[in-house]
Amino acid sequence: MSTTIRDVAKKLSISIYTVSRALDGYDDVADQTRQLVIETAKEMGYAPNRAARQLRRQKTETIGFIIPSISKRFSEPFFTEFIAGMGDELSASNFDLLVSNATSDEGERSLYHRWANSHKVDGFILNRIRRHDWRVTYLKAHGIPFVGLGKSQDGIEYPYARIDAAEQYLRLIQHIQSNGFSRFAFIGGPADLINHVERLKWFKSALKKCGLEFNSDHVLSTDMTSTGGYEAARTLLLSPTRPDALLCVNDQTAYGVLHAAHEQGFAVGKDIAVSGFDGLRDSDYTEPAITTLAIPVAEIAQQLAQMLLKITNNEVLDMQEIVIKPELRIRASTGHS
Amino acid sequence: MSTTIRDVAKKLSISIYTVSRALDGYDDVADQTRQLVIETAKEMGYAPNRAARQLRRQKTETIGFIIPSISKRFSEPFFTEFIAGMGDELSASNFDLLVSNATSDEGERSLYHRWANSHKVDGFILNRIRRHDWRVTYLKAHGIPFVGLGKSQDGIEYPYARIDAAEQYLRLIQHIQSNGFSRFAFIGGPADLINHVERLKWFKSALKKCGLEFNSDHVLSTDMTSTGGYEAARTLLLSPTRPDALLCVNDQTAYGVLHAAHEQGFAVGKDIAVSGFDGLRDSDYTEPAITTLAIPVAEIAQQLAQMLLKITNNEVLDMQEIVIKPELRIRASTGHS
DNA sequence: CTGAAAGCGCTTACAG
DNA sequence: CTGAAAGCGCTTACAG
Repeated sequence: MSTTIRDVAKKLSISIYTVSRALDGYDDVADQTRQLVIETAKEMGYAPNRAARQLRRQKTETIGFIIPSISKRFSEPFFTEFIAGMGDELSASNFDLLVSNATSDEGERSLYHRWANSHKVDGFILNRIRRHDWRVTYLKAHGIPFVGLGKSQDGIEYPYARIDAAEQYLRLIQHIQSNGFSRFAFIGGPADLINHVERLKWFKSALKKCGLEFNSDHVLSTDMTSTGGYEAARTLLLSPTRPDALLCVNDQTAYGVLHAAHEQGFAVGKDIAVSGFDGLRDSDYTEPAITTLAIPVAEIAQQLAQMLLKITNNEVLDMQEIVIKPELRIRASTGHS
Repeated sequence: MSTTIRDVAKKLSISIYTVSRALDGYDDVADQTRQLVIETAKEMGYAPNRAARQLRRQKTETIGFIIPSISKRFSEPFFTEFIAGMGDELSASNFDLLVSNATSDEGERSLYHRWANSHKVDGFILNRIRRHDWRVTYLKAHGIPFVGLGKSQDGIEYPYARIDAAEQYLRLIQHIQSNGFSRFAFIGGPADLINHVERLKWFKSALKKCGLEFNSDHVLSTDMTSTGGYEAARTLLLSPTRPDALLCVNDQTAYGVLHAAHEQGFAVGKDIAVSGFDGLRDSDYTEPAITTLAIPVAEIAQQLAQMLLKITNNEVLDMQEIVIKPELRIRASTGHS
């Protein structure tokens, strides 16, 4: 079938050992031999069979990423950007990225099991971490390397990146307040999601510092899609205690909120304020443009991949924690001052 | 380290052959033995080592997908949906999806080479097919299975899905014309992209049928991102022969067009008409909502995966071609009739 | 219905 | 600096 190391060795009348060592760049092969091997291998189109190498080395050089199963038919730009970031970093080290998407909680579990048990991957990158996250417990218990975007509250140590937006929430809310809005609502994600929990906490604490009232009826959970945001906003905008500032857990949700606002005849930026989180490219292009707390999604994914590569390579991590501070991007959706 | 087939065999005092055959569901193992094996394997957390199986079977049960390198920092929801569709279908057959993203043309080539030569994947799914596409030529020449969303014009046969929107373009343009717009522009993608070529062709032919003028100055190329659409629309809207109907090659581009229109003070749906293509979830939520030609992205990806699975399985394909007719979704961006 | 053995294509201690 | 050989964990013809 295709070229093997044996073919290359035969052609040069040397042992397969020498071919293997030469290609892997060890210095126990004569320079001249190495040159010859490298050229011949290239000529013959030889590339080491990955399955054989994996089996022998007991390493797959592959990282797994499973898109969480929060919503069925999603199309979140966040994930494309995240995948691209991981891919960039991994490719550079000749690692590959195995991707799948969970269609149910059950299916998600079985995917992690399958990939871990059958040595399909050397490690996992997690996101959408939950407060109590079985993935964290499971992977830790089985000694499978992983990193996460967010830290679960299971008391388990692992390397992660986290977003610290405490200060930015304060600035955001001060800004919105200064534009005359005062009845704040939080349109969040699933209640056990770390992103939800933390952002809500910062939201509350910022309200307090600004002397604003916190109304727990004005905290809603969504599936973090634009449809979720749309429905939540409808509920809020039709309620008797209608809020006039809607802070969303992500940009996607905010898109839906804008739509609901237009439908109900509210002028966004004037009658009500709306903000998002993530700083996706398209949030520039909505009408009006959305004020958001922007994070460099692809770069975060890159850094997580880098951490995981070091771990699977048994290198010492200089940092177990990466902290990202979002950038507050003020745009028209929160008023004109 | 982890459980192997040998451990299971030893525990039951049977040969590894029997374990292997029992787990693979062959009927040459006694029912009682099979039951016992299956239970024990589950108990012990045994899963066949993928590398060993791959090496032996000379099959990887993995499919490759490389996100094309058209634009650098993209975040196209299209791809998340496409990946999810492939993932669904592949997981169901216990296949996995290897994903990477090309950062340059060079890098893209080397990724295809690497995965193909080193037997990382059994086949590829291509999208964003170009008129003359080296991927098609390369994979065909090397006998590597693949399917594509779109058919290249290299005269090479391969199984593909294609979109036929001839009729829908006519209906779209008739609809826009009936709302009083007459100066049509086409905001496309890269000139050699099949999506661009075909949609432009349908656009032209529909204009002709409607007795409308085609102005080649009103055909622009973009990178198919919202930024690309924004820039193209600025150019068009500031030109002396300003068009009043902007048809976009995809929804993402149309987002940018909406933004440019608002910026220039044009009322979309009244002063100018705008339409997209794909029917992404968010196109419902723009202001105004975008008229679009909707295709079931995830389902198409599923079908492509299904075709490829059959090929790698040496089954006969009943269809070499899948034809998708988009659905015209008329919304406010093209007027109010 | 079950077993002992070969072999997939590599990598890597062990000799020389 | 180079070679012959073992072995990673499976699958599968070949015997019985």
